[in-house]
Amino acid sequence: MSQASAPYHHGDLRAACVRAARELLEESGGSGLSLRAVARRAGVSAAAPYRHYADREELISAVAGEGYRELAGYLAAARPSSRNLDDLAEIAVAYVRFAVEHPALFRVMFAEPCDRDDEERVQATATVWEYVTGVVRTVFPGADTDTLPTSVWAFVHGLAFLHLDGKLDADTPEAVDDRVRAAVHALFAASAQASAEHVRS
Amino acid sequence: MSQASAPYHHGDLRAACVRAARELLEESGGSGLSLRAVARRAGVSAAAPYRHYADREELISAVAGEGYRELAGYLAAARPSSRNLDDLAEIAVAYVRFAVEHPALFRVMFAEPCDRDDEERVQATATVWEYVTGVVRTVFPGADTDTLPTSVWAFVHGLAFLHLDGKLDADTPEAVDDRVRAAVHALFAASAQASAEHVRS
DNA sequence: TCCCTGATGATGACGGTGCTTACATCCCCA
DNA sequence: TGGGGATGTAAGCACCGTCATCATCAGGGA
Repeated sequence: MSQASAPYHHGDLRAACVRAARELLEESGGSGLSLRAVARRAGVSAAAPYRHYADREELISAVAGEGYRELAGYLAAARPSSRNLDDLAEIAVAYVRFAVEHPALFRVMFAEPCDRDDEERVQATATVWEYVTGVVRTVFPGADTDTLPTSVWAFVHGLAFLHLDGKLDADTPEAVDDRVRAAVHALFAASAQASAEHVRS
Repeated sequence: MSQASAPYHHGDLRAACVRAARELLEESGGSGLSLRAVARRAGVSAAAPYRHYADREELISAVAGEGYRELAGYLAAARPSSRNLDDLAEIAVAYVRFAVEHPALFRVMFAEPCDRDDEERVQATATVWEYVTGVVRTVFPGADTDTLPTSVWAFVHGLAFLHLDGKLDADTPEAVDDRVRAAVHALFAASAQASAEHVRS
């Protein structure tokens, strides 16, 4: 019944718009994302989306929100429970992979200052944040619970963006994965050494 | 003589375009950056820039290239010679500060996959990369020279982007600086502990 | 069974922006 | 004084976001 064969009223244009926007992002990149294009893609007139979204920005926020939720699920699926550095590395791999597999979506998610008034987006961001915090807490028990998650998130986020921008040459997806794992381990190995130096001096 | 009072031929429209673009970025954000707007800002007809840039993208690449060079200089100025973790932290502060002070420019620099064919951009990126590598080499002598710079750059880059996107609440510039320093030290302190755990298990 | 109502979508239009090109014009420099 | 590069003018073309208005359809009450 809820199967939309879209005879007349289309069934669920609200969701269809988000889906269409996602498809456009995958195909045409961020530049192709306009309200009109979304409407065309959904097989609907240019004005129809206004029944469901106040303006273009609201639609894009919805897309970004879905992106955040999907990212959170993607991470959780990668490592349901994390205990050590290898788990952390694998979560980083998942994060970067998500970015590389959905480059335009990822850019939309982080394209502009987060609108604090947009309830959906704020909450979706919080979901990611809490997941990261949880992982850090279990991997680094007893560490600074406040700032360390920031550091880890920043690290992984930076890896994602550098790969996205082609600043690191990794041709195949596997190469990307390997580079991410290597980066994680290199960072934590070197930092151990640095701490030692620091203590020694 | 080279002082452009711009009577007729404008003197140096090529440079003026980049300057105008920079100003627009500071004022209107990335959305206001169009060839026409640049031309208007430079006090010139919409078609004039085409004498100096093949198309819009080429102009934007020039802006991004200048951004990279400026960033490299900014970093080098922050810590002419770096030896320890505190130096690294201060360089990170400079990087993030650059991003926060020129948000739109920073976004333009990293907005799209780096065009490998654009000589200027490739070389400018390389400048930043080599600077980071040099710092890492002196701060972490004997560490993996290949992948560790990647890790460090990613970490700092991620910090910059998260601050840019307002994902970390830091109201004043000083608060941002402090958070960055704290993030650097938290990361390297915790990681030392993690290594210990790793060895112990 | 039938019609009314409200939600949903279609149409068409307005005002604006942008990129790019073809052609005319200007002014510096040799 | 003339040539040639640098700029102006005008125009074509394609989008876009948004709105006011009209058409259509589903479902409920009579």
